[in-house]
Amino acid sequence: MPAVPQPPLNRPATLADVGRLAGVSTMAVSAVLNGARTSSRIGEGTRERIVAAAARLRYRPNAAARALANRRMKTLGVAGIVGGGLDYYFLELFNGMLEAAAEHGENMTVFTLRDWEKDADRVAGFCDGSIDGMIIVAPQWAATDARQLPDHAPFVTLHSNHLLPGVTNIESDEETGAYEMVRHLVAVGHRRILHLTGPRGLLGAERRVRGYRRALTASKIKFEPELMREAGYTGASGHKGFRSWLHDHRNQPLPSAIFCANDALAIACLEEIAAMGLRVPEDISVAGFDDAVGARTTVPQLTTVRQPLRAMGRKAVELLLERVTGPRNPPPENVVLPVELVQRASVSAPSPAPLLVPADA
Amino acid sequence: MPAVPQPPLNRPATLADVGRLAGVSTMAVSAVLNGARTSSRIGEGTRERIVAAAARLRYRPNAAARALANRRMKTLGVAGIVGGGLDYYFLELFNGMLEAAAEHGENMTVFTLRDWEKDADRVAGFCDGSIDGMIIVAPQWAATDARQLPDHAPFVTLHSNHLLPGVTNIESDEETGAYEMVRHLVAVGHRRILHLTGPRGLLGAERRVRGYRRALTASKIKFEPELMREAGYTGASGHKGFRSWLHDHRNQPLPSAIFCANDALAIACLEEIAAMGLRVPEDISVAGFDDAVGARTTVPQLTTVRQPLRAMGRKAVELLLERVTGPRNPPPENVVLPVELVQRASVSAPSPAPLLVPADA
DNA sequence: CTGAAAGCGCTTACAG
DNA sequence: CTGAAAGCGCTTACAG
Repeated sequence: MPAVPQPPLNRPATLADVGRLAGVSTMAVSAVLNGARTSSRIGEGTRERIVAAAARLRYRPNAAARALANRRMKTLGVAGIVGGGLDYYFLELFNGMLEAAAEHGENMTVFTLRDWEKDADRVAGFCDGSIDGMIIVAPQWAATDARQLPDHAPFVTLHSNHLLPGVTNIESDEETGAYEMVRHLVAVGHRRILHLTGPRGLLGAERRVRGYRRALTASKIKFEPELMREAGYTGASGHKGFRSWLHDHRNQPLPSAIFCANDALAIACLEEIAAMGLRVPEDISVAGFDDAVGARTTVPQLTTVRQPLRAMGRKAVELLLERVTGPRNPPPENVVLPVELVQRASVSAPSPAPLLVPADA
Repeated sequence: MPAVPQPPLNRPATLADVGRLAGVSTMAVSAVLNGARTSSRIGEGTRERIVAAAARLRYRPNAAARALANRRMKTLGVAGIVGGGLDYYFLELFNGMLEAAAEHGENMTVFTLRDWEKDADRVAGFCDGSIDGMIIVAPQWAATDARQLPDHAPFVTLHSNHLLPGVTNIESDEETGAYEMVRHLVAVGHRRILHLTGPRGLLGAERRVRGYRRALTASKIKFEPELMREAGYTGASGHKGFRSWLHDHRNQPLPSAIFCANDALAIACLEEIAAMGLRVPEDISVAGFDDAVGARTTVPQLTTVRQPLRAMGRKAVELLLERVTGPRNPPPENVVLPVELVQRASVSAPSPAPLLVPADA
């Protein structure tokens, strides 16, 4: 083994460094270490010298230089609204994205926005070559927010509140989920079912409302506007919505079950009901939606509708990657994943003795 | 307004494109749009023409090219073990990191590892120019896992299980948290306190054990090895650990309180106790650790020790950024953030009548 | 089969 | 105050 002096590099080794040490051209090193295509042209002995030199110098290809030459950063972006931080919903989507991205050797970077209206134009700015494509998680954007979308970077949307022509969107069958949950509540004996809705007007919230109403109709239960109350998607909105409903219905019959538009609302109901001194599910049943991580760490655990968030995240990455690596304009696909009823402990048959809302609610 | 034909670009506009449209050199455009330092040299009229041309072409600086020239990607990485996905703990840390990163105009990319032992060497590989520095979240790495750390990229560790010489680590004062929790339990009247521990050997778990023991000593309560049982950090380990303890102590006195090494264990205890037909806190008090999101959605809500995870995430980004932008080798800081006792409903004075473990446990 | 050259889009010295 | 040149580290044509 020749005693080649190892250059005392105070910076990451480059292809040129490796070439110098191995006594070959930069190009040959590139072919062996990074290029799958042309690597066959290099002789076996040369190849070994190159590999050894690279190992010796701990050579790592520089991602920025590669990206500049290849127009490919091997990184995908995901953008979404975070009010006060990523929540369970985003976490599960993101877990799916990370899994799929790792399988394809892609990194994921996260872009958070405070508000679509104010920040929508920043999304295009994120596509500055540091990512190859973007997943836009947009259950709550307004029609106008989609104006300034990335020009030259592929993107897909997830749970988009407005379907964009020519853009692939990944969603789940929320209406069927709501329908089946309410049918389930009816099947175990409930007829007086309060629906705490998400933000009215948002596609997802409306789909849950439609599922609720369709299930009532199918069960021959008259829809009572009094048994529907708008909340939102946050725990705080759940506390507020449920409390205001109670306040408006003092001394009137309690619902025997509550169908909440998501798990955060259901958790809020759990807390409110406990504060009233009532038991779930003995006195009142509570159902959620999403099967977010929190649904299993409540006591009692939540009966809910499982959205396949991980699978949706995975799918978003896979479809985005097709757009990044594949032909110019693959036809947009609209992917709808199925949901699933998850029965846990927060729903049971209704209490035989109907309860009243306390007078001081 | 001169009718300059807008070049129909099928790619993102470059500095050269903008320069051509504005009739100035690439360098002048760079100075005006990107360079804060030299931008003062450009005349006002020229500047306006350049800005107008850039807006017209929707110019966005290319991040890869910039990174190559600047050696600065404006992106930070975070690596951690995820068994089956990111959890609450990571989510809260990450929320803090995202906040701080956004304030500094940095992006964050996430690298997930399955196992330190197998994947530790990949960490160095992530530092390939696509990030400027790395936060390593390593509450469970072994001493040997730190061998192959990034050579040429700055990094900090968070909750590191092994303090590395010369490396900044961010942690929280877990021992004091455990101490104060146990002192609190004693203060409300408990003397027979079971400690369900985390994975023995891990720094964080040991610190909680030390806090527990120090609090007993300070309270003049004899430490009973029988009142300490190893569980782990997962809910499943909590069920198993608590059940096995009960089984080993049939017909013997129940502890009047349980101090759990984290909230997941405490939730498991809540469920086991409910299954035994006992009440929390009337029959037995339960305390957690972390104040993860699940701590507030149990019935009763958990008394726990709040770790400032968001603040720790923020701090990690800030210290890392000092290393990225600042002088070569700033002195390593070991940052210990304070924890906080959070009193909720799962702890009360002990029941006057001592209870026994059921004979069939 | 191999090597020298040009280029990816930017920035930082260096001349005029 | 301004512009032409060189370079960041890689890859992809193009000559030999």
